[in-house]
Formats: sequence, C-alpha cells, structure tokens
Amino acid sequence: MTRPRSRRGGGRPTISDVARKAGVGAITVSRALREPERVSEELRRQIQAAVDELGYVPDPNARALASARAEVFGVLVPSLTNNVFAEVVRGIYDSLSASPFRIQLGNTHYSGLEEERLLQLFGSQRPAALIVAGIDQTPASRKLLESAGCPVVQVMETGPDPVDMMVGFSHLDGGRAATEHLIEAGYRRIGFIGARMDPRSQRRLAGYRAAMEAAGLFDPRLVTTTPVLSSVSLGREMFRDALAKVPTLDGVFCNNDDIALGVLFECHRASIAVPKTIGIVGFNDLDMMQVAFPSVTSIRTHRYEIGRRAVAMALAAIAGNRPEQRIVDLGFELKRRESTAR
Amino acid sequence: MTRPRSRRGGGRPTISDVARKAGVGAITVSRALREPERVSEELRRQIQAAVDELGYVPDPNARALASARAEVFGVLVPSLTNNVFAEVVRGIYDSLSASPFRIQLGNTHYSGLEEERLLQLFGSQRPAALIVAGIDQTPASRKLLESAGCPVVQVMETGPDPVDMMVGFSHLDGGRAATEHLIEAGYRRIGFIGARMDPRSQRRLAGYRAAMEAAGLFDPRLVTTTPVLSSVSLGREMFRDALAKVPTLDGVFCNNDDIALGVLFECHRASIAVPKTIGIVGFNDLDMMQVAFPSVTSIRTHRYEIGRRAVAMALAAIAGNRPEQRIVDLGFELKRRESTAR
DNA sequence: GGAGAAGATGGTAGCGCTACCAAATTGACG
DNA sequence: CGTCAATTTGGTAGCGCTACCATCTTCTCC
Repeated sequence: MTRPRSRRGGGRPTISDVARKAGVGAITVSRALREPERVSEELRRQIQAAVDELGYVPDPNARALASARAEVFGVLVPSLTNNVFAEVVRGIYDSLSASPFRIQLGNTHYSGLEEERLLQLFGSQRPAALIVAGIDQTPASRKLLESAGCPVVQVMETGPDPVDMMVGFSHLDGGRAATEHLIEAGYRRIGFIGARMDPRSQRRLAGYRAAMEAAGLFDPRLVTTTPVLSSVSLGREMFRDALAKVPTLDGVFCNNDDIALGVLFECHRASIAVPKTIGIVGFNDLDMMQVAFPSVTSIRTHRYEIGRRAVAMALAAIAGNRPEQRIVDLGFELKRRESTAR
Repeated sequence: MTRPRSRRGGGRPTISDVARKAGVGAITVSRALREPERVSEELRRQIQAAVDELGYVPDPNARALASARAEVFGVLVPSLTNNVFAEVVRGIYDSLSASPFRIQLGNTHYSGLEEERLLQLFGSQRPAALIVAGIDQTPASRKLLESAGCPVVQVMETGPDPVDMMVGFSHLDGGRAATEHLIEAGYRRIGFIGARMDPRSQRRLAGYRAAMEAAGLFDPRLVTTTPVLSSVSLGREMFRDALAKVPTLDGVFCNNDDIALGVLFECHRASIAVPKTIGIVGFNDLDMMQVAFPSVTSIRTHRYEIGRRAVAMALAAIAGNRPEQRIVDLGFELKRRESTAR
C-alpha cells in the first residue's frame, strides 16, 4: 500500500494536471506544447487555457530524460571576461532567448585538457547542439565532438576541416592585412606584440610574418610575445620591452586591442608621437578604439554576428535542413584611424 | 511483448550497468557516488573501478527528476558583456567548477520584466541556488525568489532587506567617497556623468548628490544622465554635452570607468589638462585605469570576490549550515591616481 | 458505398535516477 | 545470551515527461 510520494516537486502542476483540467490525455498536452500543428484548433485552445490557469511550466529535466535530448546548447569559450568571447556569447544568448533552448556555458581557460573535461561533462546531458571556440581541439576533444550526436559549430575561426560546421574568419589574413597596412603607411621597423599566444594569436603572428617577409622587412627581434593573459597593463610593459630591444621600432601590430591601448598609453606617457614616431594597429576593434586619442586603427571582427550565425546554423541543422554551406567566413574589416595616419 | 526501447541514450552506460559490473545494487552505486561515507570501503572501490572501466557519467536530468533538485545555480545578471558582471560570473564559475553544480545564466538586459520571465523559467528547473544581481526586484520577482525553495543570494549591492542572503557593497557610499575625494582635491564645479541609469547608478548619483549638498556645491545643472547603455564613446559625447552646459566644469565623477575613459580621451582631444583643468574619477577600477595616461582615480570594487563569496554562502546554505551573517559588505577602495592629483 | 489513407487522440511503458522503506548484519550492553 | 541500536545494503515505486504504438475519426476516391 504505497501512498504517492506527496509531490516532491513542491506542488507545481504537472502535465497530467493540465490534461485533467482540459479534459484530454496527457500526451495531447505534450503535443499541443511541442507540435501545436498536430493538435486541433479547439483542443489547443482548451489546453492553453488550462496551462495559463494553472501556471504550468514543463519540467525540462523530465522532458530531457524522456526524449533523450536536453534543450541545451553547450557553449565552450576560453574566457568569460575577455570582451571578444563575451560578445560571441551574447550573440548566442540573444539568438536563443526566444527558443526553448538554454545555454550551458563552459570556460576552458585556454586549456585543451579542461576542454576535454567539459565536453565529457556536457556529453552526459545530450545537448541539442555544441558551439565551441576555435579549431585546435585535441584529438580526444575532436572525437568527443564527432560522437556527440548533435550539430557542432566551431566559431571564431575558419579552417579546411570542420567537425561539422564553422563560422568565423581568418586570423592569418587579419594579421596580414594589419601588417600590410602599416607597411603601406610607410612604417618599416614594425613590431609584433602578443600576449596569451593562443592558436588564434599564433595565426595573427603568422599573418604578420608573411607580410613582413614579403616586404623583406622581417626580423625575429621585432616579435615580442608572452603566454601571460592579455591586459592593458601588460601591453604597456611589453611595449617597453619591445622598444628596449629595438629602439628603432616605428610601428606595432598588437595581438589585440587591450595590448594596443597599453601601447598607446605608454606612448603618451613617454611622449612618443603617434602616428608620427610610432604607428599602432590593434585587433578586434572594441568600441573604445575609435574614441581613443589618437583613434586606433584596428581589425574589426564580427563577434556578435558570429554568435548569431552559429546559432542559426545549429537550429537549422536541428530542424533537419542542415545549411549547405558548412563553412561561413564572416571576414573582417581594416578600420583605418589616426594611429597609422602619418 | 514490449521489447526495451533500445537505449534512447545512445548506448551510454547507466547506473545499472555499473551496478551489475560491480555486483551490487543500483542504489548502492548511487550512494557511493553521492555519499561515499555511507558505503563500505570495499564496495566503494569496486564501484569506482566499474565506473572507470565503463566510463560512466551520471545523467544530470534523470538525477534532477528523481531528486526534485537540479544541480544548477541560476545566475541572473543584467548584461553579459559588461566587464563588471562578467567578473562576477567568472567568480561564480570558478567557485563552482570543482563542484557538481552547473550554471544557468540569464541576461535580464536591465529589464524587470525579463527578470521575472527568467525567474519563472529557472523555477521550473528547481535550481539548487539562485544568484541575482541587485536588490531592486519587482514585487513579482521577489515573490518568485522567496518561493524558490532554495538559497538566494543577491549580489553587487547591500541593503536592509535581503530575500535571503546578500553580498556586495554600498554604491551610495562609493559615489559619496568619489565625490568627497574630488572636493578635497580642490575641485568645485564637479559634474556627474552617468549612462544606463540602473538602480546602482542611481545610488551612486545619490551619493554624489549627498556629498555635493553637504559641501554646499550641488547644482542640478551639473548632472548629466541618459538611459542609453554605457560605452566609451558615449562617455565622450556626454562629457561634451556637460561641458557645453556648464563651461566652468572642473571635475567629473563618472558612473563607471567606460564613461571616465571617454572623458579622458575627449580631454586629450580638446587639449584640456587633466588633472589641472578637469579632475576625473571613475567607478569599478578596471585594469586599464591605472595604465591610462594620466592614470585615472577610480572606486575599486571586488567583483570577482563577490561572485566567489556568493557561491560560498549558497553552498554553505545547501550543506545545511547557513552563514549567520546574511549580509556581507565587501566594501570598495578609492584608488587615488593622477587624474585627480592637482 | 466501401476501402484505404490521413489526421487526431489516447494508453502503456519506459527514460535513468533517487526517496523511502525494509532487511540483513554487526556491535554494544545489561 | 538476548535485546536494541547503529550500520550497511537492497527492492520497489515512482519523478514528469515522451516514444511508440493502437484506436478512432474523418476524408478521399473509384
């Protein structure tokens, strides 16, 4: 003689409460909520009324258990505070907020091992889709992605060999464009300053190097890098190092805008004329770059749009019409500003 | 004659697979995983071996359904890209990454209605705890929080009447401290520039006003605000407006560091001497403020620590020993820098 | 008008896990 | 040595939902 377990859920209405109130079967309520077109107009209305009256909200856990699919997008980024990824996440979030899908965020801290751990963890939830930053997954991570059994979108980069789909742009081309711009502007001893040399930064550096070599200007002493996390203050310090190493430096292509800003401030402090004595180019084009004095040339990237696009592609794939274009290159724009206008 | 539903989960091992392999009951496996101290040393080892061999990962959905409690922290912030909240989220994330709890992030976009909607949605998951930014919830939101049946931590502010627990600091005191510092430094026509006037900014403004009135310096024309989202470029524009309105302006307390940076850049551009002609104080003390030229005085707030503390309090409450101090004031620090050193 | 297709609805049996109780084992103690 | 409590283990019955049929109505078409 087992009495029912007195509503563990704390008395929240369930699908059967709704069904009883609407005078239909539970399964019909379920359908009315998920595939309204398969339920008659009339029942749909009755059910909706019952839902509203009871304040019914489906339990996503029960749903996930029964359907073996959680309404969750797993999102893996290397940093939560880096504005660049925050913008991507915002794009993902905004595109998903009108859908039933939730976001499961993972911060890899730029670590391949942590990425593996998180993918393993996310897999246990059977997410509806996975969005991961970058294309340099470890072999184990790649295997996990391939066997996830859901759409996978790699974002922020493009490359020849997507796990599934890809939205991003070429960091190598971005680095090259930035460097070529400096060369065209007449700078010659152009340094590269890069912090936190993740794969994307490596490719920007490769682009820099390609441009410099093509112009016969490359000199390894011009390159200053560190694995330390990027920050404005680090930019300042690295610029001082770079200048100490190569006093004839007349331009810098920075890994990102934080570094560029640090360089700019140090120039002010040391009374180095920008763009006359030193030209500066950043990467990502944060809002403040066009406001800075002098305004700073940068490579505008479309982070928010990348997030939106990734979601759109994943949703299409979930709906069964996988986009034929599996690799989307959203490109970048060189924003010419005062910092290189000499 | 119903054949079993051929493993919807795609062949992932379940708790009974582990139980069979370890030669114990399923419930013992469950216990060994959740309350190891209640299972004998020997069985624990056997079970662990079976788990490792099969690569078993518990299904969080089934777990949540059976226990009527999801291992999820609901986190509500008004913005994902504002570095301030990103830091709080990072603190929360880092403190939770070693625990079984996941994070369910919600972006309210500074909207009370959206907050209500998200709380409603989060409630359907029966989260283990809720962390929400601010103390100005709508009555409906407050009711939802009170009836959530889990620990609730309001963060970023302090106030007299927590729903449950609270970690933050006084924005009013921060605003007052910033303004008093400007007054002590000899500035008199001190403006307030504030974008996105959310409740926290309102309180900073109230602190500014209190300090100005106490010194007999308050003048409503000194206050420039807008509901528009804050940005560096907006800071620049607002400063120009403020200066046009009050040409004798000799100092500004900015809503936040983005605005302060915009003011600083505009001063450079317009050749206004900082700190000689204009003194500038920001709020939050982002890394770049100490690197800027001149470095910018700001109110250092402890965002990361707030996130960590909120999680610590929630975890303690979940474990049954609710902290006796329900309101934690982490305070702030006035960082005096060149922008007010005249 | 009847056969068959198409559409609408419902019943049953789980999804993988844990709450609740029961049972078995051990130890303590008068 | 028997009683009682504490400790360890397991069985049963769901949690709230949906997949998979089965059933019942229409509707179509020859």
